[in-house]
Amino acid sequence: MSVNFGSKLVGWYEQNKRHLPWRNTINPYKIWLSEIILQQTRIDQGLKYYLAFEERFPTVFSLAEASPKEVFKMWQGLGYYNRAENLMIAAKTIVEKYDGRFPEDPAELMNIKGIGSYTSAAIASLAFNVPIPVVDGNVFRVLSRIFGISTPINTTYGKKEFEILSGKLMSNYPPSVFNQAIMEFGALYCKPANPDCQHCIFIDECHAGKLNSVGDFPVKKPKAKVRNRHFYYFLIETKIGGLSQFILKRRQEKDIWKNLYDMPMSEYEKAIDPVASLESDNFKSLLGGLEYQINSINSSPTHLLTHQRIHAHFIHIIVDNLPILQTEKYLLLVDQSQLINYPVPRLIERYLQDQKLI
DNA sequence: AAACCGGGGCC
DNA sequence: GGCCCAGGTTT
Repeated sequence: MSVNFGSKLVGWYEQNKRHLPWRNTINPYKIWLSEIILQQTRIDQGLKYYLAFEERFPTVFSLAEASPKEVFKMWQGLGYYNRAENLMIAAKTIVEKYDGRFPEDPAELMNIKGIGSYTSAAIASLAFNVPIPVVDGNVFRVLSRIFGISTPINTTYGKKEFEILSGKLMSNYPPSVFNQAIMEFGALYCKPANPDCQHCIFIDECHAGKLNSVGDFPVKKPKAKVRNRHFYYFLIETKIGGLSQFILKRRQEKDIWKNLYDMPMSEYEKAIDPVASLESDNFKSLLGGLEYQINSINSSPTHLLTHQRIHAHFIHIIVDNLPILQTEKYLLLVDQSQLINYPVPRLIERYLQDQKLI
């Protein structure tokens, strides 16, 4: 089978390939441009964008000098807009660092913004005939079905396995032709849903086709879609006369709710007894050895975000003496009457409302 | 609502 | 060098 695969595939491709503008060239600029535009984009949608860019910016030099405003305008509707930003950065890199010539080495190409493992292999093989397999979603699908490979494709070892297999299959064929052929076959014939297996050139060999199990390939490891996080918040209250003040914290890290305010807390991977969170370094460094009383402990309903489930607990602590706030930790002491003025996540807002604090 | 799918970025 | 995430659009 391995012996036959390439010749059947390439033969099919020569007969059935679509004639697309970036197929009539070995100009690395145009190949790169088409690959960036077509990432996460269907050909019928991306084609008109490609043609517009090719006409307006026929060389990498012209693109390197383009105004961002114009590029973004031309990109409008394509989505994934940082591709457009990376496109401009990369064009400048090619001009300034590589004198306007794309490197042929895939590893070198990877240093360029927006070019990862797939795109580097595509440029190297399609423009320079470097014998390196491209592995995109089409390749995973075609090879997993035909060879009955159940290794999950969204794992490092899975990617490697498909890369090695495709590399073996492509030897003896021009890298540019073989790589385009396998992707084109996946796009036109071995489609994600309802492929026409009865009329497939590989019907006699295809593992999944024979078992009528194309829907089972490629295999993906179900990745934990939503992450569970357990937050133990310390609501520190101090009373001076009749006036209550609370410690808030501006969220600084690259995380959810960036630049909103919440309270000091400790996070755990698993649920714990809320009282045990008072043993955390975060809590100890906050209150030092100060005396405190626990006023209340509450748990909020699970708070749902797109990729996270927040299980929040609130420990309301009252201290007589003010702790010394470490300003570098973005802590601040806020009068109760001012709490309402701080932007907080909905989770925090609900809690403060439940506690009649705002 | 979930699938798609390459790159980025964090460890 | 490995793992997970976010990005918009389509199904």
